[in-house]
Amino acid sequence: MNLAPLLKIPLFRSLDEAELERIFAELKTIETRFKKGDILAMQEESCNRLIILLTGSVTGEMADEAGRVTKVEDVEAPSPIAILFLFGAANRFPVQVTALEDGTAAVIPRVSVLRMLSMNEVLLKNYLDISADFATRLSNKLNMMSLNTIRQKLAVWLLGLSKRQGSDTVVLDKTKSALADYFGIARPSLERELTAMQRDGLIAANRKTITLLSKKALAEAMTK
Amino acid sequence: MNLAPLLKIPLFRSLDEAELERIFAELKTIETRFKKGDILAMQEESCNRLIILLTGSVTGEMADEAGRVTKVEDVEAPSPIAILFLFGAANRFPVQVTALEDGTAAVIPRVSVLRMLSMNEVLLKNYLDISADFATRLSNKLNMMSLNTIRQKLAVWLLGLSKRQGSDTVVLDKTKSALADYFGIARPSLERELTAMQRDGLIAANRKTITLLSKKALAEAMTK
DNA sequence: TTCGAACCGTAACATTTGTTACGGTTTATC
DNA sequence: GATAAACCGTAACAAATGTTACGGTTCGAA
Repeated sequence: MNLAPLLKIPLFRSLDEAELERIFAELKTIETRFKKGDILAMQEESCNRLIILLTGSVTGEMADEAGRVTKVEDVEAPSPIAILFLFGAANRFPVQVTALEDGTAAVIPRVSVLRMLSMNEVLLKNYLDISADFATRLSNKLNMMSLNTIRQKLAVWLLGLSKRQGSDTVVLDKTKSALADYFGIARPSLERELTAMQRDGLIAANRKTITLLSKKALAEAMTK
Repeated sequence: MNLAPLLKIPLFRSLDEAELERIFAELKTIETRFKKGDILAMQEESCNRLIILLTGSVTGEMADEAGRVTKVEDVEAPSPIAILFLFGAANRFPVQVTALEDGTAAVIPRVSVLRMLSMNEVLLKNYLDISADFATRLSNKLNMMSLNTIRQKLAVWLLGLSKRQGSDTVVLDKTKSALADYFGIARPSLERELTAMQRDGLIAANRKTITLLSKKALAEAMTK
């Protein structure tokens, strides 16, 4: 198996190829080849193996009980799939994984992953970091979603962005459509609230550029 | 240090006391004693150590930029604190941790935790399981929150509950107030929708007992 | 058993948000 | 530079949800 592409993914960061070869030599790893349209994992199927996409790309689709499917995410090689659902009591694939094009993947049984992580502390740290980052993003998004009003979401978002960008004038890093999606609201609703916040003197907005006029007022808007 | 209480928490499940002693002997662990009102960790402080509550209890409070605080969660001994924010790039305490009563805690630096996890595969598995379960709960809740209408949330919730309880007649496991909170909606709104769903023949409800009259219709209601 | 607190069901009304539609602007591509 | 596609700003209207209020019910503690 060609391990070179693996070095590019965060899970194997800081490992050299020799080390990686040593690890893989000890593991029961299967390399599989798949064709466009193949199903790599069924939704709700027990997630008892780590699938690492080596070449090609896949899509994750979630099917509801009525049979309708919604696309959740596309993943391109090289990248592991569903790394966070490998462990835990309810370890099932949250989505159905379907190949978008021909490709190859390495499949590692769960026990082998455990073994692999015990063998190398750097690898273990990478795995834990990835899990933690994922949990942090999830947690942040959840906090955002549990805010009641659009103004609250915008206030939190803007203050955070201002802190990250180190300036009172922030530049949105996504389109407003994408931002509305992230917030789980309709685009015109977001626009309307931005307009209202300008009217109320909280911000000045010009397309993707927004100036925070009163952080104090924004902090208040965040909570009530 | 008395390690016996540690055996009760999931992180150390399936370990015997001798093994636990062997592990702790090798680690740089500090046992601290704290008094009611002491702050064990500041919000946003770098989360570079694992705090395991041995005796006593603490509360996690989140302060916003306006200075207001909201209680997030109470934790009682014996239990680890913020186990999921120990790793990752943005590893900061999400809350301020304050002691509710006098108690003791074991503090383990991050590198020692890493070492500890490398030393024992059972412990590693426990840690990964806990992380994964947390991520799964977070992910489920997020999916729930991103549903648009109250009817959708109820449909998903009821079908899930029905599957878990293995019956078409389910018994709510929380009060309706708590359920409304979980959904992030107002209690009367939940009641109103339950009434509407009865009117539409989807369910029959009597206090905490709800009968699913048409799973097919519920599955449809879930998506549109 | 009684009392109070928490919970439940419901209704009228206020507010927020979504929907749809339209025209202008930017951006990418040829 | 022309063209299409995506993005942006706004408005009128519809729909969903929140708010407040009130009375009945259940449950646990005194």
